[in-house]
Amino acid sequence: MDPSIAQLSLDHESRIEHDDHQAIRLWLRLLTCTNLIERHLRNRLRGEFDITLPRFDLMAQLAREPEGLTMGDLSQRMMVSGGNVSGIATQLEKEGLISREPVPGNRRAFCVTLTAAGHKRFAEMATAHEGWIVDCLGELSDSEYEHMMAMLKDIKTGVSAIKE
Amino acid sequence: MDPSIAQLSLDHESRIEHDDHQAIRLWLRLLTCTNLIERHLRNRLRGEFDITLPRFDLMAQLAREPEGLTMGDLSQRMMVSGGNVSGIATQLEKEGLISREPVPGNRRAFCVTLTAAGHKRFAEMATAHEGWIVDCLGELSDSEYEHMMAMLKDIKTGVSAIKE
DNA sequence: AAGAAACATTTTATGTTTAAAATATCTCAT
DNA sequence: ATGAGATATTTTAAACATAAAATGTTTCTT
Repeated sequence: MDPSIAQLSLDHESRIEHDDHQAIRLWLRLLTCTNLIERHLRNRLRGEFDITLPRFDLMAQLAREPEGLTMGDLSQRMMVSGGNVSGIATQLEKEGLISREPVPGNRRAFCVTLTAAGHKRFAEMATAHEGWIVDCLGELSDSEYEHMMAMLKDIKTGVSAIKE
Repeated sequence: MDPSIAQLSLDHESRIEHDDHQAIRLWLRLLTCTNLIERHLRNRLRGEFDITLPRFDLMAQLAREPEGLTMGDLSQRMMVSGGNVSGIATQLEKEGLISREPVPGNRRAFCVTLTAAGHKRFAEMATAHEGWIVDCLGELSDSEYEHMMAMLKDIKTGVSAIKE
């Protein structure tokens, strides 16, 4: 008889326990990696461009949308609260990097766009930023990259389904 | 002649560009996944136990060390600033979940431990917390888990080397 | 011993983040 | 038209995070 079958069925109870610890170890490592990279990018942005990561992220969203975005759009795309976007936008507006203008047909909404100065500054930062990410993650082989992307996609889909 | 060779060498310049975008896509997906899971855990901790993630993390560190830890130890293990630990510990002490007692041989340091109430509360939370993580990450196969752990370890090592 | 340097922690100042309340505007059924 | 409810944004209050300064303690060197 195949011993692996017996082993599998006998392991049934303890296996759950084992998998639990696996998932937790993976989560902790995932968290450590992400935090490490995020901190690295944050420090470099502050050191070389005197800007915070949230402000950079807001500008990155605008750079992709020349027509501009409303505050609500920004909140949704950045996955942060509206009040948060409001504060960050106030800072960037004060520095002359973005502008908030009323939307013709809708007096509730503001259309936020990069100013000329904002575009120029963002272009410089984006180049450096891409380089830093490649420094952190560029060593993976193509197949590792593909595999990682696929697994993360599954995880993302699964977690989104839980929250409902 | 093998066309793939010609293609490979011709691609040399554009390949760097291509890899850059690969690394960035991977980074964005990694970040999205981690944020999604972290937010999920944060919401559940608040909803079911009325506690924040940082406070839970501090208690988790203490739960592993019955002898207790100094504020400096906590700061190092949680990878956050000392001032931050100080604030969180003040909250938890006010709630009676931890205690800060002087260290016999060293009047600079405090020994932080879970109180009896802290132990009890943490045990309840930890069980639920583990279940939530398994819900998020438990669907991966053993080989996917192994592969992911290995890749993340490489990334972690690489990023640490950059920062120096 | 005395002073310098290192250490452990707290305090202060500033900024980020969220949830919830407040304000203002828009839409739509009646 | 008008009032109810939805929408877009800002403000407020509380928690969290960092860096830097301040405080008190220990250790080392001489």
